[in-house]
Amino acid sequence: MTKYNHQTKILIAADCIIFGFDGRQLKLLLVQRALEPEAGKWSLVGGFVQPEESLGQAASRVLHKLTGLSDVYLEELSTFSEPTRDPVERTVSVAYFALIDINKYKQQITTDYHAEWFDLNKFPKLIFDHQEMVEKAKARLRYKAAFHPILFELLPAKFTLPQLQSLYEEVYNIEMDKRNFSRKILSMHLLEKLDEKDKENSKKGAWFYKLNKKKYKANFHSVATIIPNPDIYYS
Amino acid sequence: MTKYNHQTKILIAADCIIFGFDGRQLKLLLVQRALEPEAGKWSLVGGFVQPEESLGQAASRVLHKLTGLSDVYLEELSTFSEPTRDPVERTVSVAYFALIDINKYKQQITTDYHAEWFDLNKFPKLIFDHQEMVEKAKARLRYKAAFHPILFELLPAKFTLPQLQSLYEEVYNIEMDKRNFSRKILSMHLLEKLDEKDKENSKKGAWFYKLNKKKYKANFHSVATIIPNPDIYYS
DNA sequence: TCAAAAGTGTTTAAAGTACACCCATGA
DNA sequence: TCATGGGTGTACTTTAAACACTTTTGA
Repeated sequence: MTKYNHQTKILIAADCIIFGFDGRQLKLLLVQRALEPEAGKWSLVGGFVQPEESLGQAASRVLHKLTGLSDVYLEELSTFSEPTRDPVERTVSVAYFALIDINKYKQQITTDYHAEWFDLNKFPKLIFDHQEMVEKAKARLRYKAAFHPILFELLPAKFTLPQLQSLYEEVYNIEMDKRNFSRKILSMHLLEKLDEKDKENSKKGAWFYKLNKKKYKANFHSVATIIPNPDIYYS
Repeated sequence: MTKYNHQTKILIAADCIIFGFDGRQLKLLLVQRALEPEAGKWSLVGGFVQPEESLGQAASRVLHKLTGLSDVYLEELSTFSEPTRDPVERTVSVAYFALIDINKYKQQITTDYHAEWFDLNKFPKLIFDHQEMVEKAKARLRYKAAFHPILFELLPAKFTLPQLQSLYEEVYNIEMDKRNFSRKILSMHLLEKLDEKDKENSKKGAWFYKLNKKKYKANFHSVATIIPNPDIYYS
């Protein structure tokens, strides 16, 4: 069959912006780049798209290789395609952002990477346009989480309302009223109260909740205004 | 400098889903494909990314070449990258959706394309996965327009409230109360009433409005719930 | 017994929704 | 003069926001 002759072929990479939450702060998982150039510099984890895989599969593969995790929340953010963004050779990158439970991340023994969690407000200079990717991912996370219940993805299977509230407060850098917060969250009917308390963070202990996965999936696209004045966050 | 050896390079294309509104229905601008294979079949307009341009520039170029328009609302939708989506040769496509004033589209005399507007609810079978791109663009348009005032992009510079309402009703396939609609739209303070009436569509005539571009740009990312129950529309 | 965090209800304000009549005009 | 579409206001309901005290318990 005819080929598309005289057209330029380009390297394509998938890069992942991986978010985590340690109970206090939002974190970003970065790796020390193995390839030249810039070997040893901090970067997002990424890899070239292989002949037999789609971009989403490439992102999943890269994420799995680093963290050992599958079934992770992974969303296409956007493409980065300035011709000179990679000084070695033209590479178009498709950025994905991932939300993972930070406790689940176990560095693979046979990893090629040195990986580390950094505070999202203070992380090292990154290679190429990775800084811009992180900024865009942060904006997207804020935008999306203002309407969709995706922040659960950053918490363990069992979590408390105060933990969840801290997460929202951290993501949006605001303080929220716990009475209004719990009413709003519980009115979505996505959470089930367990008869177990978290005694680590207070004497009285806070009830654990878990996601009702069925309802979560069914209502995943539902829109709720979780955050006051979501105007501020855009995408 | 070292190159990234042994990595697969891939063709990259930008495809545009171009929406218009004729006053009654949403329209889709399609072209008859010039290239083999599938020459003569209907498809989205698109083109391969050139060495010196970004993906966004490629999309703008393709759109400009077809319509003669610049400064068009153009938003990256997502990538389409199944290895076998193009039977000739692997091509990753980045889909963009565009909103244009249908009256402004003048087919270029020297076009390579035969282009035509189709009703969004009834258009021919498209090549490859272009059908899927259109569906995704439609969903994104509904999602985005439920919160952001982007539908103005589909109207002429001067338009009336009844026209705008028809557009919303068409996009969401709902009927809206004109009193509530005008109150909500005007409360955004994005529109300026002109002292001129559209007498084409009624005897009494409806006042023309125009966008206050300054406020429009400033508030572009603002979030307003223009549509009741936006739950239904997602992205 | 007290310090620290968890849990809970009510009142008020704002936003959204439903609804019906008069107006201007050309045919 | 009448048929057609344009324009406007009000009452009601729902939702969001502000706000303070009691409970539990480990140290």
